Amino acid sequence: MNETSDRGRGGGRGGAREASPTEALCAYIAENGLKHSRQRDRIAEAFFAMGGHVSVEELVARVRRLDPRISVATVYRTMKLLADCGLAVPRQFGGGQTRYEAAAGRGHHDHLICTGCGEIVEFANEKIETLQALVARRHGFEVESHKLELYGRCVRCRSAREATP
Amino acid sequence: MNETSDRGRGGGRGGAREASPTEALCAYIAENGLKHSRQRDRIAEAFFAMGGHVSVEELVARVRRLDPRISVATVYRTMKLLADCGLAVPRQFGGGQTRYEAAAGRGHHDHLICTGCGEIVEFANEKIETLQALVARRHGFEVESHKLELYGRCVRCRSAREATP
DNA sequence: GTGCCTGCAAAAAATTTGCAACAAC
DNA sequence: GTTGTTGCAAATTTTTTGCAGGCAC
Repeated sequence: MNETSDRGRGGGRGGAREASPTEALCAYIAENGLKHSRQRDRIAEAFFAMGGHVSVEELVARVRRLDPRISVATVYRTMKLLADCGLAVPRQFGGGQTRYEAAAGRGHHDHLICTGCGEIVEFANEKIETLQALVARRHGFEVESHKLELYGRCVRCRSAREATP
Repeated sequence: MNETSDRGRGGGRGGAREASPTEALCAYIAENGLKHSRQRDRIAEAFFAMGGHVSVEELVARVRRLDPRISVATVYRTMKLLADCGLAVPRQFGGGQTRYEAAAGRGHHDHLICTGCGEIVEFANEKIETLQALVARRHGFEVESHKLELYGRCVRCRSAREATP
């Protein structure tokens, strides 16, 4: 599946044990004079269990299965907290909703989005990253971060279209 | 400034004369059984005169200097129309507002966004495009479109930071 | 006990929509 | 005259905020 510098999805987690997302959150909370709460635990638990690219709406639904009294506002506030401590990354894939993605220990990557079924595949490619830095430098920029999204049709959607044209 | 396949901004408009944006809009309107109107004219006129990456809010302000009675809804509807006929491209650069960019006859390009001063520079790089297609194919995708945004600091902001650290 | 956190409901911000009047063809 | 378009205001959608009470430390 992978030919050259393409890391594909799922990234390697080999090597020294990293703090779990939950632990990292606790650390951040302690270091910043914030407080630990049942709601934050539940929301983080649900978020990391879901994986993928989660909208607040979806997350609320899931969290409420654990604890129906948790409010939307708290979910928004907690996701902002997770974003602040680098455990979640907010993404705007269109559709007007912010989606969050777990970032715990995973390296940088970009996205392939199927315009047919909505499937989102992650990938990383170093050559592209290198070229980006080069182009930026040419324009006098120093890149801090970037966003690359490829929209297209996945294998399944393409064969489906050929089958029923 | 340009070394290899980097087109820089501004793109070349040499060659056979292309229809002006206004003409293209009229053609689209005629072909689709739609109707021409004073409001559409004014909105398109203002939009193409502004250039750059315009928010609906900014556009409304400008359009109302030409014609104070034009409603926000009409501006939204017209921008959707311009997007449908390919004369404008909607962009989400963050900040929750959609910005539109004139696309008339200009080739595809991506964006460099300065996190210091907000400046937006356009660029195009064929090598990156080629690699994108390659990576996508590896994952079984056929790319239809993409979005690449590089966030960083422009020369000016970098020197400013060094001057006052 | 102090100060952060939560739930609720109201507020905001961006965009869409229903509808009657209106304009283009 | 028919049909698409406009303006207005109300509605939607997503996210934020004020505030009183609650919980963590």
